[in-house]
Amino acid sequence: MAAPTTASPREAQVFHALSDETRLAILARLRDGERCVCELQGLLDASQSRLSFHLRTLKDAGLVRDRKQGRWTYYAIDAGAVDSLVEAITALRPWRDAGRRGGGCC
Amino acid sequence: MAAPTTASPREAQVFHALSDETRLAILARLRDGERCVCELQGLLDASQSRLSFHLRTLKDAGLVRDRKQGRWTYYAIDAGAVDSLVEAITALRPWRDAGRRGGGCC
DNA sequence: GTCTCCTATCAAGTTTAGTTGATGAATGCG
DNA sequence: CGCATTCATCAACTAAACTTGATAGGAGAC
Repeated sequence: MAAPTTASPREAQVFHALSDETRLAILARLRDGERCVCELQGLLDASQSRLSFHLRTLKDAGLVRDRKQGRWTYYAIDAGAVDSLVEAITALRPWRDAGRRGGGCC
Repeated sequence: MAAPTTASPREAQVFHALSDETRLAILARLRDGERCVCELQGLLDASQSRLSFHLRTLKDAGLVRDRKQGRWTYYAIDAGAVDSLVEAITALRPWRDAGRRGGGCC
């Protein structure tokens, strides 16, 4: 059978969501609690439209949740998503005995 | 003091390197030991040029190392890079008491 | 009702990333 | 030496991502 050669598009999507500085900055801000878009707009130096775009990217990747209250939308990090991300990465760590395998090259 | 509002371009680069299915597949193959390009070419279904491009991306991000021997180049995962990546992600996990902060919104 | 505030979405443009096929450099073999 | 193998790099193309400015919708204030 095939080894755990996991290369799910889903996983790639999550990493993609993390591959942008603006989004990393957003997550850093959300780390100590949920924020509405207008708050983030003040904290980071980003236009409303741009912020909305990045928040959606994060949300589509499952990294943040949103909660609408009145005219505001509060965003927060999904801790569970972060945890499963840690798992996904640990799965990348090479095996202890992973040196050169048997048989020569090509 | 400023909270750990880390949003380094370097971090984004590493995540970007992980944001592609082909590269995730490469890493999965490298998990049980180093491989030369021609081996990977057989394992994955990718042209030499394409593979070379992705390997360089991974290498630039520091996720893999290469070792030249004879006419072959062997690539291997850098376990240290994976470890510091896990750290970076754990740093994203929200604080335990991170709910709604004081003061209202905007 | 009208008005304002907050946010999402859209269309247009720019930038960045990935693919392909070709070329070139380095290695080793006969 | 000439030749084949392995890999990196380049130029040209396609596709995806990001930014901007404008528009629209929903919620509350008046």
